[in-house]
Amino acid sequence: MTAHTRVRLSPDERRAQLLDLGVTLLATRSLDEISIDVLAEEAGISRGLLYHYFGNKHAFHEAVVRRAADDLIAQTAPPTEGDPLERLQASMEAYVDYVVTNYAGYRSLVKAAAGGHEGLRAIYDEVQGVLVERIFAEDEGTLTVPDTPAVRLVLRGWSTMVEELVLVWCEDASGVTREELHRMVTDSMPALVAITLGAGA
Amino acid sequence: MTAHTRVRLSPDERRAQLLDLGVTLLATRSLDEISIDVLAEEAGISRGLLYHYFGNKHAFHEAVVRRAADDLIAQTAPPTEGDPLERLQASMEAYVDYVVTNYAGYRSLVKAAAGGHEGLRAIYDEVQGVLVERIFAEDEGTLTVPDTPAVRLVLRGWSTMVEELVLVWCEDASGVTREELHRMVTDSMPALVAITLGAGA
DNA sequence: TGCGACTATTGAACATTCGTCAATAGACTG
DNA sequence: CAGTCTATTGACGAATGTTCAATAGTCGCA
Repeated sequence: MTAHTRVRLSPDERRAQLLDLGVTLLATRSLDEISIDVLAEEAGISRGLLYHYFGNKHAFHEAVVRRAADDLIAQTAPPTEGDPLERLQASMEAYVDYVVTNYAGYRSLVKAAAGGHEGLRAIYDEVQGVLVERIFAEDEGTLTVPDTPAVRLVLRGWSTMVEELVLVWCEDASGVTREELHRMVTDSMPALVAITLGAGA
Repeated sequence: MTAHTRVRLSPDERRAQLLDLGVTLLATRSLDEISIDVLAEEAGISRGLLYHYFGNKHAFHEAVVRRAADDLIAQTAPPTEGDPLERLQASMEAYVDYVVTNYAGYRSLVKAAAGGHEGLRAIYDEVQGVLVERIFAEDEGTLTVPDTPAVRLVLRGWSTMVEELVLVWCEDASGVTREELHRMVTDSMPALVAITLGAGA
């Protein structure tokens, strides 16, 4: 169908093109549905070229997920001004907004991380770690979140819960307003920390 | 290596053997590492026989996960006696015990459900639904858990959080005792419901 | 303008795994 | 022991991941 005049790009350009395409496709198909054939066809290149740039399918998938994860972290960065509680709320709001607007892609990302091998899981854990770390960074005595093993554990659980809540809400809000969701998500954090500290006493 | 004298079993026996083997292998490898070849070799049968019984790889995987899910539901059934709160606690304790003793297999199950196609996800949702439904069933006014969309949403989130907490704790308890974990898991439920009801007012 | 070097890119060949189907062989009946 | 039923096999084809020697754009230079 399409003309096959060979197009030659610089390595950086080609790499960027393939990565962008990968992230784009992630919003339509799941990660393991992005076969080498599909991607090569979509990009208008041969399969061999993809191997030249990324080595193998798994490494390519990792690169795509890494890029998507970086986008998420950048776009949900909390503001540098305001008191800790406000910054937390702003950060959570940014997170909800991100998931709502990038729903399909984010769903694929989570799915890929949960179902994939070590490397993908590591990237996901890294994202979750950054999100949780912000809690401690933003807390300057106001929220009084001590850094104990139990607190770290419960914050990880909270993080996973937030993700699930937002994703399920996106699929089917069914009578729950965005404000309710938002309060649910933010208020639960200090509550869970309080429970954890109470249990540890 | 092994002798190849063809062994003929009744369909029920063969089916049970293959399903049992699938669940057993699930504790060692992830679901998509259980290829038809691996399973056929391990079971001492030909690939064709597996297709005869289950149609295709995906259907077989679904059958294995379904079986593992049924095991989980059966083994974490709450006691029929005692007051609601006690039954909830007993049920949660049974859940933690189950995950601790069947850690590898449970991890594979969750991974498979999260990363897999519609059918696998449906089975997982079914399990989560049963667990949440127990909350309502066990609540006879004592816990005062009203059945609203927001509460159902938060309970789903709570369920996911519990799963994450237990799994992470299994990997690395790191200073968190089993009692702390247990209290964290049970106390969080009413707390989250209270927050949700407060937010909904 | 033409030659040569560099390297981005290709396409054919191979390996592995999923899936199909006609042929085979174990068990039971009379 | 012959015949029937059906559990089981093994060879074949299709799809997908992976490798690598050959091809062809592009740039520098006489």
